[in-house]
Amino acid sequence: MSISQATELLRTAGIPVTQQRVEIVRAMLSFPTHLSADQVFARVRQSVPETSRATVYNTLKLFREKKLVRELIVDPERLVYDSNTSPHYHLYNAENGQLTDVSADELQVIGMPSLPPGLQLEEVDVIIRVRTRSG
Amino acid sequence: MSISQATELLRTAGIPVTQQRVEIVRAMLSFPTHLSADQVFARVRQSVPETSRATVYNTLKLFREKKLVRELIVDPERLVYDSNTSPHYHLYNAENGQLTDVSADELQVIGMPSLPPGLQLEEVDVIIRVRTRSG
DNA sequence: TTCTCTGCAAAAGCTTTGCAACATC
DNA sequence: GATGTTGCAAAGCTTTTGCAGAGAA
Repeated sequence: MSISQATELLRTAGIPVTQQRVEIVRAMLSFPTHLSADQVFARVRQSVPETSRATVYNTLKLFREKKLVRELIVDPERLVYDSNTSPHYHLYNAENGQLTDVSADELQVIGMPSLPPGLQLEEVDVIIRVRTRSG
Repeated sequence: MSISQATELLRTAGIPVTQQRVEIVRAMLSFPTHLSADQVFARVRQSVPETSRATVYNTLKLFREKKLVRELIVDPERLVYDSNTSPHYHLYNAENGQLTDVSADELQVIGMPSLPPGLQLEEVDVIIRVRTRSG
């Protein structure tokens, strides 16, 4: 993604543009990806070496609030950021950390319980955990 | 759960019996519960104050391997241990940490993708994330 | 000037590890 | 005595926070 495209995307989202944010957008949103905060940090460092880890972490939280990315909780070790914010599910291989999207057309959750009064649905996560076949 | 019941349970699972393990079984498996490692630690401390945090953490990992408990990854802050190891799903309120079981009879996942060759299904997690109604 | 953003370093929180002491068989 | 278990403290990791300086409006 070009710098001007990333800049435009930030403006549309109502986020003040800075060089770091542009680079974080480019790292996260150029292609569909699943990246940890530290992976984003490493990528951004390649273009802007004087970027701090704290800025990357804070910016990803900001992007999440603005719905530019989604946080995935699939691994106890680290949070993963997903560039795809539309409803979909995941297939996860803990052995190699590989995360694959499963579209919401393909897979459906039926029989959703009615929520107790006062509660509001936020989202439904489905994680299909797999491992390399042993036997 | 009585000490002798917990002891029997450990024997059946093929786990050498120790006082700490008996107390961890009693804390985790007397009733259906969802507890963090530290919550288990706090409970065990009440009966056996000279128990160390490391022992609780290690023992819970051991119990997971032996399928006495299940690890739930619902919150990036901490791991939660579930006393219910049979297939079921969860409703989670991040605001207060409350976790509720949803039975597999009630809720079903349909359209499971066929796994790439060499991969084996381990489990399917469904987490219904809710929050207190704002509007 | 005023407000926001950034970098650095330190802190925080959960979990694991190293090691010596202790139990158990 | 060999093996496995425990406690303690320290280390490890990811993530957050405090604060001063830099930048933008």
